[in-house]
Amino acid sequence: MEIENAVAALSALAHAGRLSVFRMLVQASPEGLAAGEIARRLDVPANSLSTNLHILSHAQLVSSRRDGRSVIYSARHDSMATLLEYLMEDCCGGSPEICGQLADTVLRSRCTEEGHA
Amino acid sequence: MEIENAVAALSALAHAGRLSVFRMLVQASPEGLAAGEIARRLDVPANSLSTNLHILSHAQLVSSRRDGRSVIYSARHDSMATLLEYLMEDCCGGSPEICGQLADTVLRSRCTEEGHA
DNA sequence: TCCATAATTCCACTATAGTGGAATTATGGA
DNA sequence: TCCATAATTCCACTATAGTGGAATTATGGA
Repeated sequence: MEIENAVAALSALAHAGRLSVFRMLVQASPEGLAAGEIARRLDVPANSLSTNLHILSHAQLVSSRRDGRSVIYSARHDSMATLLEYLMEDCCGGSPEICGQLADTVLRSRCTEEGHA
Repeated sequence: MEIENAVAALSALAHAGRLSVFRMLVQASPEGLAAGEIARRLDVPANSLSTNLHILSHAQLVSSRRDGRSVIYSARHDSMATLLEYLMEDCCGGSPEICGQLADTVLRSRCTEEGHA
């Protein structure tokens, strides 16, 4: 991942409105939500939301597909993973015991009900 | 974690210069680096770097301690973990198989040399 | 074709963030 | 005390991001 992509993704998330949208889409994975439904739930004007969804799309954090008159947005887990990997890069080279712990804290706690292959 | 804290952390990282500093500190964990050493390695003016370190500190992404005439900065893994957890929150409630996969992709690849307890 | 709903784009305005030179503060050594 | 090094704060200036009303575009149904 190039630094520009990482900055674009982080900038996209560095905004209370967009972060709320993204988290809502993470929680609505993998079905996604229509733009109108998001606007209704967060009580924001449609045009502002649209701008913010565009920013999230451009940063590749969400994808969209049209379904009739609605446009359905979903979180892109692949890009999320790439971003997190970039933030942690070479963390473990120096001290695996520290970053392994971080890994556990962050993701095991919520993701291992039936997680690893 | 409150959304304001998450936005502060993400905003702090959403800047090429600060992101470079943060990643350098992640890689220099847990010893950390002196401000002057960071400025030298990244070839940035001391005052700009100082401002950026202040922003990262304020967002609790780095901590500092004085050592003689130098100030040593280190990455704060605890805050990092909290932020990542916030981003992924309730991801797994809906679809553990998807988010477990994400967890694997992101962190196992680099962190399991001797990782989990 | 005509209307209603859904979403996006355009635009002007306001607010916030970034930049680096110069001055200041903190510390250690002679 | 005096000097050198390290880091931070101050400041004025420039650049970028956020906002929402109004207009526009896309789609489906009658």
